[in-house]
Amino acid sequence: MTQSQRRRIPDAAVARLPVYLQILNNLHATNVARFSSDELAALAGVNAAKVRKDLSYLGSYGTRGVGYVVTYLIHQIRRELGLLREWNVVVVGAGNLGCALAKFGGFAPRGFPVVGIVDNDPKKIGQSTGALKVSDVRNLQKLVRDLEVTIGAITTSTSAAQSAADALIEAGIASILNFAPIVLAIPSSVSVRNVDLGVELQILSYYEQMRIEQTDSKNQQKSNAVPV
Amino acid sequence: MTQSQRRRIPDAAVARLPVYLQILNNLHATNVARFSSDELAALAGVNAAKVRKDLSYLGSYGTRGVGYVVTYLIHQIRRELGLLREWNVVVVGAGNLGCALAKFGGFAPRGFPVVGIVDNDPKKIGQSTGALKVSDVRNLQKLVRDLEVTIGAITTSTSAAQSAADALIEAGIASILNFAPIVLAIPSSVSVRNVDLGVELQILSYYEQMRIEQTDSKNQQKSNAVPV
DNA sequence: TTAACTTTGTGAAATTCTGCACGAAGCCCT
DNA sequence: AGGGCTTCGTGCAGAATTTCACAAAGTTAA
Repeated sequence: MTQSQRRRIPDAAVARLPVYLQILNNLHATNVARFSSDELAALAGVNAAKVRKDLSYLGSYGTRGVGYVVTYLIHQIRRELGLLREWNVVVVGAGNLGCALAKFGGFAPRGFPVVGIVDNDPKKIGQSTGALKVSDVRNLQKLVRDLEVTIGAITTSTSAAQSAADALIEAGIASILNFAPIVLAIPSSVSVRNVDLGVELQILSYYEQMRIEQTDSKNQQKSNAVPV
Repeated sequence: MTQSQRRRIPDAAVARLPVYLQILNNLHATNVARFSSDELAALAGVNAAKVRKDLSYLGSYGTRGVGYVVTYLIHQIRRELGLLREWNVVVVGAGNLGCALAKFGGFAPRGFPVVGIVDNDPKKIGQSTGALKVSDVRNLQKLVRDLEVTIGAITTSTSAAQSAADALIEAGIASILNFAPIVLAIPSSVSVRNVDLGVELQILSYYEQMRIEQTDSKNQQKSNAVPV
């Protein structure tokens, strides 16, 4: 078995590659031809050794004493992330967010065209959102097959999210972007990324409170150094 | 120094607490009074020992042989995350997303009321979005002070995001929720959470491609077991 | 060509995170 | 009261991740 065991990139590194790619695209747009791990590290806000190790998972594409070529690295990251082709997206849930995603043209140019949107509400089915018409969720399987959809975005209400996920999986989808504030029950063969602003805000809240408590205790120390 | 070194919760655990809280709120809403680490683990899709360890950072609030009391644990998580008070949010950037956040009433009930929205475009300043009026970004500092804002959400264009961050930090904000696809340059004393759908899609793309390659190589093996 | 300098690629140490395994502690039933 | 059962809390080992540190490999200049 020569290479059935494909080069595995650690999860943590996979999550950083899109960030590097973003930065490299910016460098390219500003006519920067080469970069060093130090420079990329500064722009990405991480350690330089981490950058080098992350990039080394792609192969040895740097030149010692010189650095990396922007365009070449962009291509390598895109290849590794599977961005040399398009991945069609279907949106499940034609509410505010779902329609916004369908209308928003920002994903198609980045390789993720939204090719369909479905809902289970008869009042919404048939309505137009941008260039798309809302389909019946019962047509999901056919839609996924006909349009070669690989990614499903769940923008339903929380209560409908699990059945939306079930329908997507039933239709053969194995990559889900979930916007509902719920932990989906799914087989381990399916990938899920959760986007939950509530969670993000609560994490910020923790560290904010942390800072406040530390400031308070310092002030306390100043104004009242002697224990009561 | 008795406890100036506040009980530190590992970052990984902090990121899970909001998820547990969400689930416990659901349990509470369905009149479940108690839960075991096994049950919560199943609902959260994690290991039971991890749940127990995470909860143990809050203190010893379980009862052996019984489990945890839902309402009590909800309170403890909320306390630890700093959710016993409200954290006011200001939105920087009155575009589609910014206005949607300002109008969306879903954050106030969860403790994060959006109390202001600013922009630098004279055409947008003064317009109403929901209950709020768009202010001039130059009033940010005053707005932050007067309305006791602690969290800033950046919903500007990518090119304006860094100066938005600078303005927020200048105004005294130390917690930022960034929606622009860019790595902000900020001092280490400031917390940032990035919400970038492009990044999420690209991560999904990687694992999707991975699956496809594995399937392909299996098929290849079947149909062509002998190497050429 | 050689010496000085730069920057990659990567072992290895350090740190963080996860998961097992089990003692401790409480409940229930007889 | 005591035995059996359940479930927490946590020490510890292993996995994953991050960081250090330096040899290797290239450039530049004299």
